[in-house]
Order: sequence, then structure tokens, then C-alpha cells
Amino acid sequence: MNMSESAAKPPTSADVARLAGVSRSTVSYVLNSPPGARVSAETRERVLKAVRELGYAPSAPARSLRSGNSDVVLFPLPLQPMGQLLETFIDELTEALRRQELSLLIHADRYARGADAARAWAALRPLAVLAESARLTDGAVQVLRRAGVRAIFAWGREEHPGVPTAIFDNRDSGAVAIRHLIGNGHRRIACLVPAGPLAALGADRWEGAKGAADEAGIQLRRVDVGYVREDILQVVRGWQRETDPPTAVFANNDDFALMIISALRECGWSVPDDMAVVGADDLPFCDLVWPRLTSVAMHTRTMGGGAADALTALMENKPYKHRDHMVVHPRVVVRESG
Amino acid sequence: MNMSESAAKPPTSADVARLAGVSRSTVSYVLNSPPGARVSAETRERVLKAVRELGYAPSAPARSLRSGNSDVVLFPLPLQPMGQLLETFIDELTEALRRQELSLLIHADRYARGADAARAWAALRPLAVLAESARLTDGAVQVLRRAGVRAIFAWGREEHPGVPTAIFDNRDSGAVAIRHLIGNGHRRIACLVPAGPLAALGADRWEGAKGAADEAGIQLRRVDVGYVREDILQVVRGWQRETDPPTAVFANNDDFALMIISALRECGWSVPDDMAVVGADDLPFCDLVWPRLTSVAMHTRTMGGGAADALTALMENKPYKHRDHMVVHPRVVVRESG
DNA sequence: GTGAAAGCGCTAACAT
DNA sequence: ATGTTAGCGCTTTCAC
Repeated sequence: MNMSESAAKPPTSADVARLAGVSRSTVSYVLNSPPGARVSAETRERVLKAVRELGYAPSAPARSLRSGNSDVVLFPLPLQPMGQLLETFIDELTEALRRQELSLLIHADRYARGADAARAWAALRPLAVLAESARLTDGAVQVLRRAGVRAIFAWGREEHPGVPTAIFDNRDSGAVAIRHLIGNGHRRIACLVPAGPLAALGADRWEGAKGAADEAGIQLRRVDVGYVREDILQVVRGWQRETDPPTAVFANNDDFALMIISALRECGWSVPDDMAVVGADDLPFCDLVWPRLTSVAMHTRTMGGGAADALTALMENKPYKHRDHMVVHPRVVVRESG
Repeated sequence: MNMSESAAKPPTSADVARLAGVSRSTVSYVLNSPPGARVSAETRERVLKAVRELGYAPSAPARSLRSGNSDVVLFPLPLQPMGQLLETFIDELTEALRRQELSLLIHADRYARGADAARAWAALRPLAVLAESARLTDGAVQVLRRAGVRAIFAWGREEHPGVPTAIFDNRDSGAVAIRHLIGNGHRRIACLVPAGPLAALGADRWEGAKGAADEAGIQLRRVDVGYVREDILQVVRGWQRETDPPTAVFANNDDFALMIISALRECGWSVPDDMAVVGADDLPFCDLVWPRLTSVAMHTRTMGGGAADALTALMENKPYKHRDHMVVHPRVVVRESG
């Protein structure tokens, strides 16, 4: 086997046809077996043998060009880092699409926005696009529709008019965390707000937390923390000097929850007795540490599955309801830390 | 603006030409400005206006079909979960490729293997493929080469003959961790081996750890743990009953390091005095907890950048050296925990 | 059951 | 400086 050089020209269906001694249409029939195609078992076998022999892979661009559509669902890589969630979500989505014989392609470009981004996506002529609502400007949607994209789904904080959206509001995560703490009798509550790559996400959660606190007439203390150990320590030391320090803290995410718990213990405070701590994201480790971490979970499963379901409906030419927004609600998974 | 329906037919360059009152080749010249193309400023403007007006996005399939190559580098989603690393690596790679005007597409399919997988990748007629060496069987490489893929890069544990490989051996991670602990005077060492999704990764690290221990004539104790809190607790309780319990543990990854530290403290042991703990992956939180987590880091940066560099060489038709394997070495980032 | 031929949207010679 | 034209590889009528 010679693996040292790339073929100048990939084998085409014509090459396969020639080798098998049939016409190109027969090759196509064998490979795609469309409704009315009838090929003798013997011919089919000859064709498949030739395919194997040549290492033939039909050109997706050519098929897509000819047939006018593809089996590709495009998922532009989210602008914001999603951490663990990204992999989970991709897996769920791939699995759901696989059942429909669709394939998921992730477009890795965190720079392009709006219509420019849409043009790049549209160029691939995907069957469907599943993008953050923040990136789906009206112009972007227009470009996609014009390019013949059959289905557009949005996900994110904002409901997109005219595009089915999985609403996924991190403000809600903040709100339910605070309501949970208030429900447990806490009146002096702090909320960590991270700097760095998670700043935008953290800001949303803070906003929701603040809203919930205001609603209950409780003052929520905002504590900005960098991704630096000293920051965390300063915060706890500061609390130690107060006469009425917070009794609970919403850490904004599970990593910060871990960090603040670690810092609290370092300073001799116990969780949850001296300080209740609630994280967010419900990462796997929440169940595995002492104390177990109370955390706000989002049902991401709904998103992947929901998008796939909507696609099914669309493929079956069912009416496509633009009102079909679905709201992904966060819930507090109560464990020991708060 | 009517956003309610997908266009039956996307606008083509012919539509643009008609609207601008020019020929299709002129449209092509304006959009691609190839070396010898000369278009008057006025014509160019008319064409661009028509493009905007129609929301025209050139069809990538058609271009690729015609020109015989694309600007797509394909990165099949790794078979094994990579956690945080995945996002980091994708970002580094995208950034490196962007400078070459190449775009990264991630093929999300964790099922197909060998030649089957390669056929799916080859169908897209990418410029390059960057895949785990475990998936690049000889058959797979052959299919890709035949399909005219210009560059194939492997990454992973095994060096692939005939394909430049970023060697990234998790056995080395285990080995350096153990050597570090031995160097610190530890003689009774345990190694956690996780079950669940990280089992394969964990097995590699265990293997390397075992090898390093054998080399030093030290017995390494293998401790299999599920993703269950009780398992961790059992382990520590067991150690407490021993007369000569381990003095150090390689936790296999940072999450498990966190967990075991948490369990140790719960049982009244202090880290690193009663027990040294070393993690792996060097996740951001290693620097942010008490005690700071000693962890094994891989220079993933090398991988993304290295692949991009190799691509550059290739694009510039520099000789393509198959000996150009690069080994990504792990190193121990020493902090407080061990 | 199989083959011939048209055409999807685009680019790049070649003409003008 | 712009237009004409010939395919790229494939699917799909329509004949046979």
C-alpha cells in the first residue's frame, strides 16, 4: 500500500463505473438505492467491490450541488466558553441527529458575527443551523433563509422572533439560587461575580440574582472576584472582620463554589453551618465532595433533543410553528452545602 | 423583510450578474480577485451592491467542486471525552488556522471508525484532517489520501507511521507524577484509577504510573474508584485502618484530586502533611484552592500551533517530512498539595 | 435492469 | 476590462 502521496485526483463514480464495467448511473443506484432503483445482486456486488478497491468516497460537495440539499446540521461554536457543557451538549445533539441520519458539523469561528457569520455558515449550504440567538441578527437570519437553509434554531437568552428558540436564561439560574437561599431563611447573602472568560455568563447570573433579591426586599451583596486565589481569601478575611457577615453565598458557578468553600475552611469556617454555598452548572463533582455541593442545573438535554425533534417535524413537512419557543428552566439540586 | 420562509432556491452568481448587469465571470472576479483579474471600481461596486441586495453567499460545495480544493481543515471530535481540554484546543487551533485563512470544521461523530470514519471525512473533501492516531488506521489513511486530502495529521498516544503525529501519551503523565512523588521521598504510593467515561484515559495514566514505580522498585497500589462518593470514602477509611497507609496518592486527574482531598480532610487527614496528592490536567482551579493542587500539565498549545505550522509548510510546498513527529511532554506543576 | 445525457453553481482559460 | 464557454462529480429523468 502506498500511503506516501496524496492522489492528484480522487477517484470518481466514473472510475468506479469503469472498473465495474457499468454506467455511472448504476453506481449511483447501488450507492443510494433510491425508491425506484433496481439493480441485480451480481451487478451490485461488482460495483461495491470496485468501490472498496478504489477507496472511493462520493464527493459531498458534488452531491450537495446536484441534489440541492445536504444532511448537515451546522452548529456554530458558541461565542462564550461553555466548559463542560459544550461536550455534553454536542454529544446529546449528535446522538439525536444520528437517529435521523443527519450529521452534525461544528463551525469553529468565534470571530464572525451577524450577517458575516451567517454568510460563512450559509456557504456550506447546511440543512439546518442551530445558533446562539445573540448571533442570529435579522440580517443573519435573512442570509440563511435566502441560502435555502431549511431550518434555523436559536438558543440562548433572548427569544428570537421568527425563529424557534430554546430559551436558556442564566439570569434565571441566579434567581432560583437566591430564592432557594432566601427560602432557607438567609437574609444576608453575597453573590460572587467572576472576572475573566466567564464574566459575561457571570454577569447574567448576577443580574438574575439581584432581581430575585430585590423582589424579596433583601440586599444582595455583589462580590467581584478575579481568577486569583488572593481575591477569594481577601473576601473571606473581610467577612471575618464583620459583625454581621453574610450567612450564604451564591458562588455563580461550581468552580467558584469549590474555591470559596476551600477558602472558608482555610479560615476556619464550616459549610454550611457558618456559611451556606450554592454553585451553578451542577458539574459531576458536586456529588463527590464534602460537603456535597448544592448547585443550579439546566436541563441541557431538552435543548439537543428539542432541536432534533423540531427537525424531525420539519423533515416530515409538518407545519413549522414559530411560536414553538421552549424555555429551559433551571432548578436547584439541593445537596449539603446550602 | 420577509423572514418567514426559506427561499426555494438560493440566489446564484448568475442572479447577482443579472442584477448588476455584468457576466458571471465578472462576479467571480470581484468576489475572489484572483491574480490577473482587473475589474473597474465602478463595476466592482455594482456587483457588491447586488450581492448585498440579494443576500448572496457563494456555494462552498460548488466552489469546492470546481476548484478541486477547499479551505477546510477537518477535526473529527475525539472518541474520548476531553473535558475542558477540548474547548481550549479548539480555540488554539482555530486561532492558528485563521491566520492562514483556513477554517476549522469539527465533525461530530463518535461512532464511525477506521475506513468508515475516513470515508465520511473524505466525503467533505477537506484540505486537511487532524485526527486521533487511534482512529487513523492504515485503511483510513489510504481513503483520505485517495480522496485528495492534502495533509493528514495525527495526534495521540501512538506514533503513526507515514503521518506526522503529535505524540501525546497519557502514560507519560502518570509516569512523571509518580517520579515526582518518589523524588519527594514517598515510598508508599497509591494511584486512583477512575471508572466511567474517563476509564480509558485513566488506564493509560495508571499504566505509566505503574511503569515508573516498577522502574524505581517501588510498589504502586492500584485503587479503582467509581464516580461515587462512597467509593472515595471507603478508600480513605481503609487507609485509616492500616498501619502503613500510603503517604502519597496520584489522583489520575484534577477532579479526583479534589475529591480525594475533600475526603481526606473529612476524615481528619491533612494534605500534604498526612498525604500528598497530585492531580493531572492542570485545570484552572488548581491554583485557586487550599492547598494549591500539584498537577501534571500537557502543553496542548504545541499541538494546535504545531499542526498549523505543519500546514503552512505544506501550503508553501515545502518538503513534507514524515519524520516530523513531535512529542508533547507532560510536566509536573508543583504547588502545595504534593 | 442499465445507459445516455442534462444540469446543479461555480471558476478559469480563452476570446473579444 | 468584460463576456463566452467548458467542465468539476454527481443524481435523475428518460430511453432502451
